[in-house]
Amino acid sequence: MTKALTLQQPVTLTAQLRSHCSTCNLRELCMPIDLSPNDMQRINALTMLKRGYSRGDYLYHCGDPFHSLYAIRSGSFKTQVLHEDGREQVTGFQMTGEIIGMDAICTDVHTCDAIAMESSEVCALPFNQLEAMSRELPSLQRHLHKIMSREIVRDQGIMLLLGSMRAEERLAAFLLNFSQRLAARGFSPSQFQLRMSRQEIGSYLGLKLETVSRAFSHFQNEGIINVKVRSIEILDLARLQACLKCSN
Amino acid sequence: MTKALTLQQPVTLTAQLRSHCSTCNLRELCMPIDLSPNDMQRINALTMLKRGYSRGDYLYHCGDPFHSLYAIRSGSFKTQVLHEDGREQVTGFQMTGEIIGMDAICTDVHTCDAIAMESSEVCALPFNQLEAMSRELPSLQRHLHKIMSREIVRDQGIMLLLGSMRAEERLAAFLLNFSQRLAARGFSPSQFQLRMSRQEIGSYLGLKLETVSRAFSHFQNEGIINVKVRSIEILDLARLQACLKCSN
DNA sequence: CGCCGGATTGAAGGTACTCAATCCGTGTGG
DNA sequence: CCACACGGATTGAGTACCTTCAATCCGGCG
Repeated sequence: MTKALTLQQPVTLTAQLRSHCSTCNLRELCMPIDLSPNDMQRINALTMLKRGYSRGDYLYHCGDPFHSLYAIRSGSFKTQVLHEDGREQVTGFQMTGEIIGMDAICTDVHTCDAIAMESSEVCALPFNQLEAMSRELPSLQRHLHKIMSREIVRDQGIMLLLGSMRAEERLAAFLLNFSQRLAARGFSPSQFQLRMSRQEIGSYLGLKLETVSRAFSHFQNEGIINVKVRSIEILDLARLQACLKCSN
Repeated sequence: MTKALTLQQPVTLTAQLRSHCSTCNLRELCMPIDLSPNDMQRINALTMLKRGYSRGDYLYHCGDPFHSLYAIRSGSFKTQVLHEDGREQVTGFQMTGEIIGMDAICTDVHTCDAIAMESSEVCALPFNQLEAMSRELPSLQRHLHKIMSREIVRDQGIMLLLGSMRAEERLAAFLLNFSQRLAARGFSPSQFQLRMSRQEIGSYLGLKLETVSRAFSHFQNEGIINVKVRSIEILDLARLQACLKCSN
């Protein structure tokens, strides 16, 4: 029963890419649905491609009015919430094919910042139209609900991580999750480049950047991974997974 | 801009109770929607009242198949996720009028446990029927989306809490949130009974029970609150709020 | 070359945890 | 009715882990 470790979310929903989705890489939205090419065309028709985000650019700010969800077509983003005194909490790193902006449905205002981690493109999905279409297409409706639910489950996994794991467990969970998501996209699960700084990882994991760095170094000394700044190689997957299973 | 402090979620959605909702106290689901009495009747018709949950009873277990969302009609519940090694993380305390079970939409299997904190009743809302009806009633559809989005925002607030606050800030946030939700239901925001143990509060806040107890004692010594085990009186709201604003 | 930002590493300190003793309210049984 | 046991809460002392502060390293770029 590995379900408890929800940080390593199942990747079934993003397992393959539908070739229908030509205009926009709507992995997460379209892929596991059984839609006719015609319906698929209609969904594509309502998306608006937006290019030219580079590292540090905001997709939306906390407080911006809500119009659209965004499907990440290429690149990656982080989302963060800010505390009054300036403390920030990174709430997620989103990569190609994932959908962000669902926090805003509740109040019609975005409740977090979304910031590009690298050169990125997104497809805007006007939410009113998405709702209208999902009234006609039950499988789209169900799928939209699943995406939102998955976000809830993902957040619960992070709560478990932040609430009850020690530093090295948190980093192990982070690396394993990252690795799995890359694998689901056809990239190497054992060798990859991190797009985020130690500070950003720390903010996500509820740790200071020095602690993150030390945990990386420790894993390297143990021969579990190979770290050269932001390029990571997983040498011993089993032992990395073992970091999670037991309290140490 | 108090939005950053999402733990104190806006209570607009649960601000008043619709008297239409007779069969079941569907505060959260029905209340802010503009539905005809006839439509309201239809929603009521698909709910199934379930009585007789007492403290410790499971509403659902992690792994149970998903059929329904549950609207809490009376009483309160906690939701928790379990780690393989037995560690648990309480992910939320839900009170009357709130809706739980949305974690399960994603995989058609519940991903957490829901356990009664006291004698409680719920209304089961078969999800298939809820979806079907929301295809016909756009305002119900929109509202369902808002409820799910609100859950996401709430979880982000908890992530901020777990990732970047110290013990006393966490407890202050917890008390203020609890107080607000009681106020929204017409109860005293300054004097109330906690339904959960120190251990459960600790699990929710990512702290050990002794730390929770010490934080309570400290607030009491400071004259901010009055604590007698599980009965709480907030004496100085401003200073309790101030615990959150500054890092101390 | 030298600067810059990010990353690493070390040492000292603090916060929350662990372990343990005690308290207190409730319920049970003599 | 009191004695006792029980579970939850409080409090204390010592410890572990993470943070803080600071120095150094490293790679990229002007």
